[in-house]
Amino acid sequence: MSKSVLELTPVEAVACCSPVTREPLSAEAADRVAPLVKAIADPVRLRLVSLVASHADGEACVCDLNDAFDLSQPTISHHLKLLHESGILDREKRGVWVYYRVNRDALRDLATLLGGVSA
Amino acid sequence: MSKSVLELTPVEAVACCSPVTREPLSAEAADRVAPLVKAIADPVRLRLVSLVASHADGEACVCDLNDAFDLSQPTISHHLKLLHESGILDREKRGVWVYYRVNRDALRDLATLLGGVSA
DNA sequence: ATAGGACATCGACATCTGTCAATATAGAGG
DNA sequence: CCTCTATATTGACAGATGTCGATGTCCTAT
Repeated sequence: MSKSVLELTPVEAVACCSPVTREPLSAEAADRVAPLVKAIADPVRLRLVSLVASHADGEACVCDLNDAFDLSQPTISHHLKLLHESGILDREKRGVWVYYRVNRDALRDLATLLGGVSA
Repeated sequence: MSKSVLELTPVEAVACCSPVTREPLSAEAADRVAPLVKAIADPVRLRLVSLVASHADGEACVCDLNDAFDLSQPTISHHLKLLHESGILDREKRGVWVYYRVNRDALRDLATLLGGVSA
């Protein structure tokens, strides 16, 4: 059974849309997509995504990420939570550590939405 | 002579970067790029870009855009200003009217930054 | 069982952002 | 010059956001 629109993660919401340049985005679609764009519209979160993506094995634990910033651990945790909830980062707990990896499909869909050549 | 980094528009700032998934984004690069992403990280602005892009002749005057929203004229003007300052929308005044059109290169560069296959 | 480390959550706070009403500016037509 | 219309700017305000210190939770090792 398919989820209702309200249950969609931001990532699922964007996967269905043709590029913004192709046809007018409805108010509803815009409301669903905007949170995903907001999720990466922050310098710390852009760097987090970038760090995770380019880390060995495509994943990084929070301990690695904390060290890369001059910010408190709760602040990094907060940004990671946002990225995870929006569907951009996947989470996996192994032992005491938590590993994040990027959801490449999410980024690709987002790129398609913005500058995309195909629907 | 080339502009200093501080004079770059957000669009110029993003044009030089490889995809976020390729290598860690520096703090400085993230600070330069984030404003551009923020510029479209709003449902109203996403719809504005979409409306302008898919309008006849690829341009739309403010009067057309105001009518498409249930928002005050100053609010739309504010969002258009943000999009223009970030380099996503180009402005042209003709007579009493002001026409906006999307900077396709800006969107393409942004898409490349996020999900990009090439640098 | 107890201690310690890794990460998340909470509560507070300052700043940023989206919105509006009021007002300003600028061009066109009388 | 005066008025009307289109758009921008200003000032104010509520709500969202980024940050921190303090605390909670969960796992591991001793």
